[in-house]
Parts: sequence; C-alpha cells; structure tokens
Amino acid sequence: MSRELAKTYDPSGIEDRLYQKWLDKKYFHAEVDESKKPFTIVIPPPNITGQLHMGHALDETLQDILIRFKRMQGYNTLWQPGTDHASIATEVKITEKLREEGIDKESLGREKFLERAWAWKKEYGGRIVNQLKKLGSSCDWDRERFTMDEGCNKAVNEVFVKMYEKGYIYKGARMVNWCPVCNTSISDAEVEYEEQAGHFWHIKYPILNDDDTESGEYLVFATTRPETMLGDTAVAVHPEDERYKHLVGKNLMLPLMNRKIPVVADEYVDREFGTGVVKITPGHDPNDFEVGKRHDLPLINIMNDDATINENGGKFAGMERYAARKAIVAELEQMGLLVKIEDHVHNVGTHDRCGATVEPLVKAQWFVKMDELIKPAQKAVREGEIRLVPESMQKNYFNWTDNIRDWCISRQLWWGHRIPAWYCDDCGEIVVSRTAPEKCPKCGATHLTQDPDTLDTWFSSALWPFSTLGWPEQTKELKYFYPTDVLVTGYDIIFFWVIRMIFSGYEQMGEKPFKTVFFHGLVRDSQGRKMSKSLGNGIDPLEIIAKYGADALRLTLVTGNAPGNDMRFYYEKVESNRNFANKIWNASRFILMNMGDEQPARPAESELAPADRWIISKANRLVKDVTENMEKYELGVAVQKIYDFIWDEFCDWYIEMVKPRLYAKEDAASRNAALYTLKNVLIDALKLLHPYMPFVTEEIFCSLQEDEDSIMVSAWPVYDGAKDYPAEEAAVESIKEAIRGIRNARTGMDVPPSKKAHVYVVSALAEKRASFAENADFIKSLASASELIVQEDRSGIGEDAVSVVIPDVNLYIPLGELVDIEKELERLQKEEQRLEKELARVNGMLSNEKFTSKAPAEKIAEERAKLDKYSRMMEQVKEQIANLRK
RNA sequence: GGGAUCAUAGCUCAGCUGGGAUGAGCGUCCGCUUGACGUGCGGGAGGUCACAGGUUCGAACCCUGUUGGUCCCACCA
Repeated sequence: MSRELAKTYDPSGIEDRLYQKWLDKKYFHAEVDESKKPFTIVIPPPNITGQLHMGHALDETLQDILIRFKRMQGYNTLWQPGTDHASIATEVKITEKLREEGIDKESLGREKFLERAWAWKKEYGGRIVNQLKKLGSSCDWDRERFTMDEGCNKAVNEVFVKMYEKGYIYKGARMVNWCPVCNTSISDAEVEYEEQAGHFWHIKYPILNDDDTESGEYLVFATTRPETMLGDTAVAVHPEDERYKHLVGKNLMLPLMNRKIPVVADEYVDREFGTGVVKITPGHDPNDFEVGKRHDLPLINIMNDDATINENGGKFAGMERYAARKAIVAELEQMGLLVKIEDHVHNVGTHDRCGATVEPLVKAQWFVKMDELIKPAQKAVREGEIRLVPESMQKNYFNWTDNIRDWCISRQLWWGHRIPAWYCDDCGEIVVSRTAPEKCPKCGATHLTQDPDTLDTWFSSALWPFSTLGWPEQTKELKYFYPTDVLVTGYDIIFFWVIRMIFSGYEQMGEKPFKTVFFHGLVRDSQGRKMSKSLGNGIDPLEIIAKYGADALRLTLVTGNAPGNDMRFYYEKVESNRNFANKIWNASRFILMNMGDEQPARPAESELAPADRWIISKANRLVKDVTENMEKYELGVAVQKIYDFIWDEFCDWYIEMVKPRLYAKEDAASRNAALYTLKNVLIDALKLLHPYMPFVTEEIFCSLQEDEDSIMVSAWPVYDGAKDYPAEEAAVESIKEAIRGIRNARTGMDVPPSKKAHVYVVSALAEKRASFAENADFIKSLASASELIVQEDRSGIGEDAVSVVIPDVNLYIPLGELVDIEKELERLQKEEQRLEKELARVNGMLSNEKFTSKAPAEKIAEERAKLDKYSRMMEQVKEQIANLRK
C-alpha cells in the first residue's frame, strides 16, 4: 500500500487526471430522483467572449464549494452550467475584428454578420468552459446551455409574447440612453456616470415684445451643453419666482435658429440654482422631456444616431457634436449673447461597454413596464421569502426597486434575440407572435417585416433559472429542481440580473427563482485597485493554477473574507495556501509510511489513548462548527477552522504526541489505535476540506482509503455526541499548556532547545545540576498540574536525565534542561496579574444582580466555570511562585 | 444631493446576536540539518480596536456626532 510519495505536493498532472476521473464517473451529473432532496445552483453564465478572470474564479469557487458540500451531505445536486451570448459585448468584438480585416459591418449585412457571430461562438464559447474546468468546477456539463440555444429562444419568445399580451411590454417613443459609438440604445443600468471637467456657458436669449420685436431685455441662463440649444423649444422659470413672473407667457427669440420660443413656468426649476432660468430641450434631456410633455412643447431632435447634428440644426447640420458646440459658442459670442464661461465639474453619462458619452435621445423603443412586475420582487425580499446574504445588500436592492423605471429592452444590434414583432407593410399593424405570421390580422396583407432590433442581453438572462430547466416545457427537471436553492453572484450585477430574475421568476413561474442570493465582492489587486485590462493589473487565474494549483487558488479566494466584501489578491497568500496543501500531503505521507502495507483495524474503545480521544473529540466538534458555518454561508470562517485544526491540532500536536507509540513497536494495540485514529481523523478533516480543495483531498483520500472511489461522493461527516470526550480534551489541553510552559522556561538557556516535544532529554550537564535541582519543584508542580508523572529518563541517553511521561499518551517531555529562575518568576508574576484581573472581572459579573438575573443561564454557567478555572490556576501560580522563591 | 459601507498588529484582513484582543496570513526578530514536511519546527516583538460623547454592571461590537477612505444611486440646466 505504501507508495513512494514525493516530499512536496505537485498539483500539476494530478488535477487534470482527477478531473477527468470525475467526469468519466459522471459524478457531476444529476438526474431527477424523487427519493432524494434536490439542491440546485444555476451558474451565472459567463460571456462567450470572456476569458476566465479572477471574478469568475471567485464566483465559481464559491458555487463549487456549496455544491460539493451539499452533494456530500446526500442531496441530489445540480449545478446547471451554460454561457451567455452577451449581445453587445460580443457584437462589439466581432465588429472590431471585422474592421481589422477591413470589413464594414453594414456592408457585410446582417445575415453574413450572424454567420460570423456563430462561428465566433463556436470558437470561443468552449474556451471559457474549459477554463472553468481547470478550477475544478463540478458542473453538470451534460446539461450545458446557451442563452441563444433553441430552448432559450423559445423561452424568450414566449415571455415576450405573454408580456406583450398582458400589456407589460410596449413600444413607445421615450427618452433613451443612446450610445453613438455602438449605435444602439442602452438601459439605465448600462450607463456609468463619470466626473468630467467641463464648462458652464452663460448665455442670454432676447425677450420679444408682443409684436415680436426685441424688447431689449434678456433672460440669462447657464448650460453645460450649448449645442442642444438648437433644439430648444422653451425657457422655463419657477412659477413663484418674483424675478421672472412677469415674463411667463412671453416669447423669446432663439438665436441662431431664429425660432420663437415661449417662457414657461414649471416647478421643476430650482430658483436657487444659477440664474433660476432653464432652457428646455425636450429632445435631448430627460428632465426637459418631462417639462415638454407638461407644457405641450414641440420636440425637436437635432441629432443623428452618430451624434452629428442633423438637418434640424440649421447651418450646423453635419457637424460632430463637440465641433458644433465650439462653433455655436463662437457665434453666440460674436452676437454678444455669451455672458461668461465658468469652469464646472459635472457627471457625464458614459456607456459601460465602450466609454462613449451617452446621448439622451427620444426614440421609438420597446419597454417593459415595471411598476406592477416589481411588486412581488419587493415583497419577496421584504418578507424574507428570498434571503440576501449578506443582509446589508437589501438596502441596495430596495434602493433600486423603489426607484425602478421602465426597462428599455430593444437594442439596435444584430447579435441577440430578434424581437418577435412584425409590422404590416401595408397598414403598419404591429403583430407580436411566437412564430412569423403569415398575414396581417388587420388587413390581410402578406408582406410583413420583422422588427430589426434585438433584445437586451439581460432579457434572456432574466429567464435563466427556469429556461435552463426546460421552460416553457413543463419538464420533470423544472418541477424537481425549481426553484433553485442559491444564486451566487457579485453585488455589481444586482440590478442587471438578480432583480430581473426575481421578477421574471414570479411572473412566469409564479414562484421565486432561488431561495437565497449569496453575494460576493470584487477581487482587487494588492493595491486595492480593480483589476482591469487598461491598467494591466489583471492576474490570470490559469497562470496561478499552473504555478500553485487550483486548490491553492480556491483557498486564497475564500479565506479571510466575509460575504459581500471586496478582497485583495496577494501572491503571498496563494503561496501560503500552496504550503498548506503540501502540509496535508506530508501529514498523509507520514501516515502512509507508518501504515506500511496494512490498514489499521478499528480499535476497541478501551484501546484508545487519551490523546486519541482528544483529537477525535476535537474533530467531532470541528465537524459541527464547520457544518454550521457553511450552512450560514460563512465559508471563510469554516475553512479557517479546518485549516487550524489540520495544521495546529492534528499536525503540530497529535502527530507529535503519537510518534513514540508508532515507534514503540512492542505495543501493537496502542500503535494500531494511534494509526487508526490518525487515518480516520485525517479522512474526516479531508472531507470537510474537500469542497475547498477538491484535488489534494481526493488524491490523498484515494491513497488512504481503499474501499471508496472518491471523496467527492463520500458521506459528509456528522457530529456524534458519543465522540465528545471533555475529560480527555481538558487533560490534553493542560498537557499542552504544560509543554508550552516548559518550552518557554527553556528559552535563553545555553542548551539547545529541542525541536520536538517527544525528544528524549539529555540531562542537564553536570555543572548545571544544582540549577536543575533548584528547579525541580517547578517542574514537578507543572507536571502535577497536568497530571504528569515525573520520572527518571527512560531514553537511556543520559544518565542524569529526567523526563516527564504522560500516562497513556506515552508522551515524553524533556525536562532535563534548566529553568531560568528570574525569567520564570517574571512570567509567573505576569500570569498572576492577569488572573487577578480576570478574577475581579468574573467576580464582578457574578455578584452583579442585573447580570445574574438578565443574562442567559448558559452564559452564567460559563462564567462560573471560568471562575473555578481561574481560581484553581491562581492557586497553582501562587504555589509555583512560592516554590520558586525558596 | 441621498444612501451604503469601512476605519482592529508593519501590510492585508477575520472577529456570530455587546461579556477575556482567542486572532489569521504575510512581514519582522531569535533559535533549530530533527527519521512527514525548511512549502518545515519552536519561540518573541508588535494593537489606547479612527476620534469625541452617550446607553449599559460591562462596548471593537449598540446610539449620536466628528474626521478620513471606498462604493452605489440621483443628475440642478
């Protein structure tokens, strides 16, 4: 059985081999099985254009941890994978590529373009999936989906038609955010505001008399966008503004355009801001649009889709927007209408994809009416039907749902779900239908043209939790796996995606899409900056995996981080986690070496040494704690406990304690009990660790365990009250305490300290004997405190040696070295002070009526126990001090 | 402008519903070629838990305010 194992753990090779094994054995695959409870996660589908980045790595790791945990707990787990067509992101990339080839998208034509897009999908769609596999993701790849596959298309059309029929989807001319570079409308969520230095141009318009002659008076106002004046159709003042009350109803002459526009009164104007006068451009400003509607003002669009001035801009037609701005300002100045220019910092809306300044334009677009749809989504979170982790995300969530506006879903793009609406060429009737209509239902004409627009990419993602399970078909999967259990995603797409899935779930399925949303933060670089291409500070997860292994990366991404918080990425952290993998590797190597060709037999209860019971008891409580933490999504806390247990308790203490028994071959039963405990405690710890570090745990598990195929389908350990050994725990803890004390006492001596606790001690050198004798009492008192036995050294190494034997544990502790009296005294006095303080505190609490009457019984018992413990410790310390002083 | 969130060891962060700062990783210092592991072992230094008040028997944790950082939303022309 014992193999030649390398001294250091090298994940390369091992990881791919194990992943292939899991695939071959179909461990990731889930089938409907009514006898088992399902546990489902749908993956946030990565973009087909995407390359795996740290954000994915974190997202996938968290999901894989939850899925592996639940799988081991016996749930029928489905991790539903897939990819997103990412309409605009992909289209931008393909268009770029075409441009590089010297091909213009428009001249290529829609059909050819889509051919290219599908080819692209074929080429790159698989890339990200393969990268996800490198992380160890246990997705059910047999069920992989794509947001534009046949089923998802069907779902999209179904939803569109249903919502259109219900009146939730409508087409209307509304102010939208227009990206002049991508040439499409975008939703509010896609607009990013950016602070930019700009100017305030103070301009004045001449006031006209009733007979249209200039009165010589002017209205002065400020604007950040002078070019929009070409589309002004009014100037507004506050109705109660005494300064301008008399002008309401009068007309102004719009310079450059020579158009007569009225002065209107509207509450929207802030009297305090600027001059209290606002120019109104209903065609190019969302607020002005509303004002325009209230006052029935004409709406003039002065811009083309590419943000050049159109024919409504008079002589400025054809100019680019900023060139026009310059020309207009110059001309106004010439006319003496420019009062002044001020510097001004303001927020400018930009497109989150391309960074271009967004232009508010009035366009005929498709919208989803949100006011009714959002209600169940609000209610679900408010009433706890859907839980957000961490809870603080609720505020973010409600901030959006409470201020929701209709969702612009049409995009002037080609790559995406074509809007299932047709227009009759003859009568203009709109036909919305699941399939292409043969003829116009109104006039019977057979010439119908489909709407050229496609849908916002998030429209299909919103349906993801049920479309991937087969909806609109009533599949058995849908009935069994829906609603899903948890959605894991970054807080940055709560508005884009999470909210939209929730209201879509309620609307289409009549049921929430998931029970819990588990949010994580962003992975930043070591300086706290967002990883980005432009900064070039991105760290490639695949490189990390190649160098340190997926396990180390995964552990790095989940430790020391609370849900929803951003984290910084440090190579040092990966390194230390790689070291942890190596540590476990070596611990198991040690066990394998000692097991040799035999598997230890289950020892009788009586054969277990106190040390065995101690570690069993510790492991048992670890199981309880870790399971509880994981159920509360405290993954970082959970894995920290496993880490500490394995490294500190198991490796640094238990293995060391057990060594004498393993080497003393004469006591076979004791040796067997030690080996058995070593092996089985490690296996339990490996199981707890497996969700976090799937590869190294599997590799070791398979070496240690002969009768099971894989740790990933083994049973999750369960807390067992019978494995609690409080007495042994307390005993060993005090032994540890004693050993530490002894080690401390030895520092500063000119005798080399021993590395290991079990080292047999060479006695004090002859000339130091006196010193040793002086300290014998101390050693004895420490020993007796820990129920140790002081006896002659049995190692046979030194004649004058004395060692301590811990009964049953068979642990030899070197005591032969000398104790520095001064130092020890100092230490004890410090200890005494600490205890005094503690005793005072506990006494104070316990004698306080308010505490004893109000505090929970558990707490009081705990404090009483502390009081006892401290009192006893105090006695000992006092005794030791007295002894030392002798 | 509204809101959220953070401020704990040199650095990065944990710290559950108020009850010993029990902290972790990295760094740093001292000592260890020891038969699982130097990707290791043992030990040490280092914190007035941002500041000021308040509630409480008791506050890193609750409340108020101040300062500083980050983020989200809004977009007053």
